[in-house]
Amino acid sequence: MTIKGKATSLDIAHLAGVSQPTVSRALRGSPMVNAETRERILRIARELNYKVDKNASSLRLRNAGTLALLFFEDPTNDDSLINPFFHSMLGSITRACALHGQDLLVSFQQLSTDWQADYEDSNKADGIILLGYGDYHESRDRLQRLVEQGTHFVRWGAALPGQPGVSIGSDNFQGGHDITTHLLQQGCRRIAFLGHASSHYPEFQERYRGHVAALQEHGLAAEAALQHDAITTEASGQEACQTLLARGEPIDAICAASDLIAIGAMRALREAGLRVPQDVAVTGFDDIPLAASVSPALTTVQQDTKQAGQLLVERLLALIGRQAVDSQSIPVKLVVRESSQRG
Amino acid sequence: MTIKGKATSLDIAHLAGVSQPTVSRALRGSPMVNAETRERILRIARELNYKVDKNASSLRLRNAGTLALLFFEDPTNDDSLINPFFHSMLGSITRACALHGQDLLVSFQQLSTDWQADYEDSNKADGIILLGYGDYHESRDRLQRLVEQGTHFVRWGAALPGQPGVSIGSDNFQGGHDITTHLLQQGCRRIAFLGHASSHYPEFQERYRGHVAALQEHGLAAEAALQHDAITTEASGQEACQTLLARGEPIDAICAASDLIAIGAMRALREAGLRVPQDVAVTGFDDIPLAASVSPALTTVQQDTKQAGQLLVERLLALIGRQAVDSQSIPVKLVVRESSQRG
DNA sequence: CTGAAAGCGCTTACAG
DNA sequence: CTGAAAGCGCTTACAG
Repeated sequence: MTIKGKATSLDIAHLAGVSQPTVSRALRGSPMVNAETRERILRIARELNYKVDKNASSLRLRNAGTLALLFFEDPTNDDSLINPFFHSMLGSITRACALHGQDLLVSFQQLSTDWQADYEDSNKADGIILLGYGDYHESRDRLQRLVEQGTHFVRWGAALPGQPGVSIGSDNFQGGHDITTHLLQQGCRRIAFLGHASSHYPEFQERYRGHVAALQEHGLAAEAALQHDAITTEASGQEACQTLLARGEPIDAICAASDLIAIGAMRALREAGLRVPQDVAVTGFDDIPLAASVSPALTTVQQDTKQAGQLLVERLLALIGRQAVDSQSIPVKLVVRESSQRG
Repeated sequence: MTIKGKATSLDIAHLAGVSQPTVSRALRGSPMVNAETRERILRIARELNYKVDKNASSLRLRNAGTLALLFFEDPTNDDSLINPFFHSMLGSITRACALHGQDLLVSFQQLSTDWQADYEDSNKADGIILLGYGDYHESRDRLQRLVEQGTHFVRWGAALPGQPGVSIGSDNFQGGHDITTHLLQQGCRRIAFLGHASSHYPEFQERYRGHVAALQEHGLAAEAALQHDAITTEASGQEACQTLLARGEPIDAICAASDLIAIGAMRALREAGLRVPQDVAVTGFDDIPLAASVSPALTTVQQDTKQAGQLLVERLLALIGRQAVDSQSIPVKLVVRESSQRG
C-alpha cells in the first residue's frame, strides 16, 4: 500500500511471504501452487490493483497478445471520409480481437508511402491485418516482401490463386452474378457497369466477371461501352455516370461496383432528370448503412462483415500459431430494395 | 544474415565490432558516438532489417509510446452501427497519434461492464482517451476512480466545471444557441427539441440550454411539451418524432440534438405526410457525412473533429509529461442546408 | 568516444 | 509445492 508507483510481483511476494516466482505462478494459474498460497497472493494482488507488466511478460514470452490493423487508403481518394464499409469491418475485427483476448493496434496508412508494417518486427504485435483497397499491382510486391520476411499477416480482399499470403474476401464473382441476374429479371437489358474492371482492382474485376457471366447466361454480350472505371467514392461514381450519360449510350440500369459509386450515380441521374428505378434501375455493392437510408433505398450485395472480422482474426492467430492456413471467400447476400424494382 | 530469428542489438554489435551499448547509443542518435561507427552500425541495422524491440525498450524506459482509445457505447443503443460521428473522431485521433509518433490501441467497450481501463496499469499504454456518450452519472464514479488511481486520461465530452479529469468537447451551448437562432430567423416559432435534456447527458443538456437561451433572446419561453427525450440513433429520433406528432402538439420546426435523431425524425415526418422544410424545418447536430447526402440535405452544427482529435492527443501527452492541463471547449460552426430553409 | 555493469519486471527450466 | 538462477533485449549511469 505504501509502495511508491505501481506494485510489482516482487512487492506482492514480500507481502505474501513467498518468492517472486511463486507469485508469477499463482497469477498465471499454475496448478503447482498451494491453494491457500494462491488465494493469499490473488487477494493481495487485487488489493494493490496489481496488473502484470505486459512489456516484461511479452519480452519474456516472445508474444505480445496484440494484433495490428493496417488500414490503407488509395491516395487518389479524396480526403473526405473513409469507405463506411471499412468502419463496419473495423468494428467486427475489434470485437473478434476482444473475443480472442487480443489487443488491437490501429494505424491508417497512405498507400503511397511505405507501409509502416514493422509492428511485428518490433515485437509490438504478433501479426498484421491488412485492410483497404488500392491498386493491387502496387501492393503485390509489398505483400511478397512480407511473406519473405516471415511476417504473419492476413489481408482483406479477393482470394485469388497464386497470391502472396492469406486473403479473406467476399465471393465477389457470385455477388456480381446475382445482382446482375436480378436486374435482368427486372427486365433490364442495357446495363452499365461502373467500377474498375482490371486486375489492378481484383475485387471489382471479380464483380465484373460475375456481371458478364450473368449477362451471358441470358444470351447477352458485355459491351465495352457500357463499362466505365470508377473508384469507391460518391464523387467518382457521380462523375462516371455523368460521362456515361454524356456519351448518349442508351441504358436502363446501372450496376455499380460499390454502394458509394451507386449513390454518386443516383445523384448524377437525378441531376439529369432521370428517375430511379423507373428510367434507370441502380444497384450497389457492400450494403453500407447509407444504402438503406438513401432514397430510393439501394438494392445491393451484402458482405458479411461479422464473419469477415472473425475469419481474419482467427486465421491470423492460426498463422501465428504456425498452423497452415488457406485463403477463403465468404458467401454474399443479395438485398433487394427500391432502387431496382421496376413496375 | 545467418542469424536465426530476429536480429538483436547484440548481433549488430558483433558484426560492427563494437559493444552492444554502443549500438543502442548509435540507434538512438546519441551525440557521443563516433560518426563513422554510427554509420557502420546504421548500415548493418538496415541490412538486417533490425527494429528495436519495443517490449524491451518500453520496459527499460517505462514508457510505451502508445495511447489507448476506449470507445464505449450506450447499452441501450441497438446493435446497429456506431454513431458515424465517432468514426470521424477515430480518424482524426489516429492521425494525431501518428503525428506524435504514438501508436494507438483501440478497444470497444460496453458501458455496462467494467471498463477495461488497465492498458496503463499493465504498461501497455501511457494514457487513455475515452470516447463515447452514455449516462454521465454512471460514468462519473469511474472517472473519479481513474483520477484517484493516477491514470492519465482525457475524455471527449462536455467540459463542465467540477468534472473529474480533463475533458475536451465542442461548445454545445453555442451550437444549440446558434442553430435555434437560425430557425427563429427562418420564422419558426413552435420548435420542438428532440434529445435528452438532463444532467445524465451533459452534451445534449448544453445544447438544450443554448436552445432555450436563444428562444428567450427572442422573447419566447421553452415549453416542456416541446422537448422529448431521444438518444443518438435514427430509431430513437423516429420514435420521438412519432410520439410528438401523436400528441398533436403544433410544431413548425424540430431542433434535434444530433444528426441521427434528425434523420430519424425526418423519416417520421415523411411517413406522416409532412414536408421538410415547408411544413416542418429540421436541424441536426454533428455534421456526419450522411447529413449532406440525405434529402433534403440537413442543416446542422459542425463539430471540428480534426481539432478535437489533435487536442485530445496533445493534452493527453502533456498530462503524461506531468504538465498541468485544462479542459477545453471547441468552437462549432453552423452549416445551413435545405432542411431548414423556408420560402 | 566506448565498454562493463546493472536493472527494467517478468517466466520458466532446474533443483530441491 | 517452492526457491535460486538465468535470461528475454534494451538503456543508461559509471568508469575509463
